[in-house]
Amino acid sequence: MQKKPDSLYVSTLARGLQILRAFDESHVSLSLTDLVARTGLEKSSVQRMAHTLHLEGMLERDPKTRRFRPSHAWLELAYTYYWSDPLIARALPKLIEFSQAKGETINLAQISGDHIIYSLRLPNQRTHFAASIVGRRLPALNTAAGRVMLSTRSESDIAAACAEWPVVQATRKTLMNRDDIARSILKAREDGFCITRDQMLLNEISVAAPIRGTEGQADAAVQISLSGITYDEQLALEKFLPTLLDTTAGILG
Amino acid sequence: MQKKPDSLYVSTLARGLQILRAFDESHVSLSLTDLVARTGLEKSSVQRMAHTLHLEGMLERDPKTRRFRPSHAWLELAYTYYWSDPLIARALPKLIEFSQAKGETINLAQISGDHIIYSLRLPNQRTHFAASIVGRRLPALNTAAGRVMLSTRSESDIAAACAEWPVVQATRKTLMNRDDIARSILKAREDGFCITRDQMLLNEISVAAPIRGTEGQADAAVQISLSGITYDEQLALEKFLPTLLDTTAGILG
DNA sequence: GCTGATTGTATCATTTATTGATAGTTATGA
DNA sequence: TCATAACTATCAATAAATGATACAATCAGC
Repeated sequence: MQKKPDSLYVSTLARGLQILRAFDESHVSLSLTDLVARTGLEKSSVQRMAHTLHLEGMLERDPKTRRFRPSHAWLELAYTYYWSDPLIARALPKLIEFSQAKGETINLAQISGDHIIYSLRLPNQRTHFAASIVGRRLPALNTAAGRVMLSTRSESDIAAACAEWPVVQATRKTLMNRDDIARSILKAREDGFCITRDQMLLNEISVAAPIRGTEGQADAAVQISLSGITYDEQLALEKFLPTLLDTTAGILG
Repeated sequence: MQKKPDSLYVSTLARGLQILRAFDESHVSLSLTDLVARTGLEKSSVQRMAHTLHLEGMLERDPKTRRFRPSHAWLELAYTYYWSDPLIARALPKLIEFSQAKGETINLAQISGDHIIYSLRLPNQRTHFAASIVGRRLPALNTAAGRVMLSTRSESDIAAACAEWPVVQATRKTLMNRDDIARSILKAREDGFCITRDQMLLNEISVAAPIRGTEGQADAAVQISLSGITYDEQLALEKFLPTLLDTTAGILG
């Protein structure tokens, strides 16, 4: 828009994408004026972009309220993503196996810049909604999965990430001190797994193990969520770590 | 592109979306020339659109092969979709319950034009990949879920759909005769469920029940997939139909 | 059920940003 | 190694997007 002195950059397309990105988990349905407010674009421009996205099937429109909302096409894109990422097909059967054997929530997480993104999720009854659906992004440093992936990188990479990557306070017990986070990562480096508690959700224990690529580095991890009321850390590891490590070992990074 | 005499239609944005849609389950990675071939756009135009989509994080690019592929953003869109559709949150806990109780593959399907789209899937070990991932679209008439949704509509709607909606031959046993399909739908209308066999996959039994809205019409259905080797139709109904109907009854359309 | 305010829709002259052709560069494969 | 294909960069022409504005439809409050 402003600072793109790039002769190949098509700002019209970028504006259209801005409309799509104006929707998020707390803005699931937007009126024209909402879109104007959230994107900062001209009213006319928003009108045209939303209209076009609607015609092209990317936005649904409530004929009564005239509000726009995501269409099924957003799920179709996910479908295509799944086919495009070879790790998904390799990991899915192993995760299903784990899920059915243990009855606990299990996820595949991948690194995505300085965040992790959950790309496969097999929830159980106790899993809350946000933790049941794919595509969720969380700051890597705040999650067991992100830390265990980082732990497979060089110490300088780890230090850089700990210094620069974002952290968010999700619970009153979320680790915010970057030295503490660094220690957690270095411990994961020793252990080959990472366990956290109360980080994104109170009374939630999270255990993650890396899916290592050929260089030993991990861009993905398998993570399980357990009730911190039912289990303490030690028991969680006893009951689930061996299977978790089997699972990750059985997936080629 | 060609026939859009619409002063609000932004063709540049539509061209960008064409690039995204050039990817599908059998075209997961596309070079510039592939994109030109699949979209029919000018090379320069494709170059600019792909470049912009890459900068905006919608396309990943292999620096070695220079091929484009879907990015994690495609999953994030699905995440937002899930929040935007209130049915998802209502259905998910019930599906999880079913899945963990029965250990069989269970899906939430929604009508999407003349297709169904799977919006939630809880696979089991025997589920093959394409049937494990959300966002898959199938012709409504070929699926138990599609038929049972149609069965809640008026007889004229059913007749019209049977006459016009697409059907595809997925297996050698796929019902292609539209009268047979109509009979299947009318039976589902009587029964309140629909059962099929060998339609999308050989030796697969599919049982679906509608999630009815306030008018009695269904835009969604819950469907289970069962091995046709382990079960015959009668046994499948005996073992799973009551729970399936409980599940759909517990979800407000 | 009215009325004023807000939101959404339609139109149009201006000009910017996209276009498509092409030349240049890098990669690929025989 | 050379020939060919794929990708990248540049630029003048102009088509297409822009943003201002006028008009119409809803909605909220009375």
